Amino acid sequence: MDHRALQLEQALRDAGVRVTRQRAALLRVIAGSEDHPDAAELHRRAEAAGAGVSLATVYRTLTTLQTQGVIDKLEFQGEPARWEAADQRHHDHMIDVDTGEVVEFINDRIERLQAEIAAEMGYEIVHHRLELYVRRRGA
Amino acid sequence: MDHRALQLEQALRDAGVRVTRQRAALLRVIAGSEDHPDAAELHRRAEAAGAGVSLATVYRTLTTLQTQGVIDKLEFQGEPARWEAADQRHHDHMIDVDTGEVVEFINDRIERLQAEIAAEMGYEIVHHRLELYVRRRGA
DNA sequence: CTCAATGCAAAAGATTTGCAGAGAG
DNA sequence: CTCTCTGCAAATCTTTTGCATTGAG
Repeated sequence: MDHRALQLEQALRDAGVRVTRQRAALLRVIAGSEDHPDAAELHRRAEAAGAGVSLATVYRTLTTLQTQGVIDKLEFQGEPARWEAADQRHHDHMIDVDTGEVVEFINDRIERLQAEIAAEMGYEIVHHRLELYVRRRGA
Repeated sequence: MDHRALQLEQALRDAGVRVTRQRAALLRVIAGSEDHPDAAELHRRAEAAGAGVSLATVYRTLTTLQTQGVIDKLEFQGEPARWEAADQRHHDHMIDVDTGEVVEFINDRIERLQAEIAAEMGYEIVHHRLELYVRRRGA
């Protein structure tokens, strides 16, 4: 999905963020990833694509892209942080504890209930985190 | 709540886990904590109580107690892990992003919805994590 | 041209671990 | 007595950072 990567480059420039060779490469890697890779994995993929990026820059870039709202950070139990493109609809995650597979899901009722609970206690939600650690039924 | 600590000691012995001076001290500290301290804080409190425990042992003990089902581990965004006694009813957490305050809450409807969602996709829930990062309304 | 971004290597912070000695049951 | 637990210091792992250099706009 190089098209998406180009859109993002422009958005970054518009926001006054410099689009370096390294950032462009990472944008392409991220736009082309369907899964939820961590920094080391993104670094590997970028290198495999001949990017020439240091791991430190990967970390700095991820922070930058998150600030720009281009990617979201996922922190599952104790593993290194993973990342996903932020262009999709808001969703939560289900993690198969046996296989490590991550499944995304959307449920509006849960979203609404969360907002209600917070409101009842006098708060508004800034963001939230809902992770279901699951196992295939009968496994 | 030294009474609770004594109950726990017995449960540990019954499970074949040795109740050392250090573990007994940590059990007392944990039973007496209403908040959600991390390992370093628990170490400080134990030391303040004259326990004489190393930080390494605090970590090892926390792992042991978690395995025994005596305490639960909380991993909020990027902070060191925190711990709480597991003797209460299951609940989730709301974290005030401005003050760092942690509020516990219970909502059966959310629990049920989670189970339904997992079931619909052919999974059963092993455990889950729901955290609401919130801000006081109008702040 | 200028200032933000990069690479490198070192630092940081949380947690884990190898090993020899101590102590619970 | 035995075998688990502890302390210590060193190691690990992920992520961050200082500083000199590079390169985007």
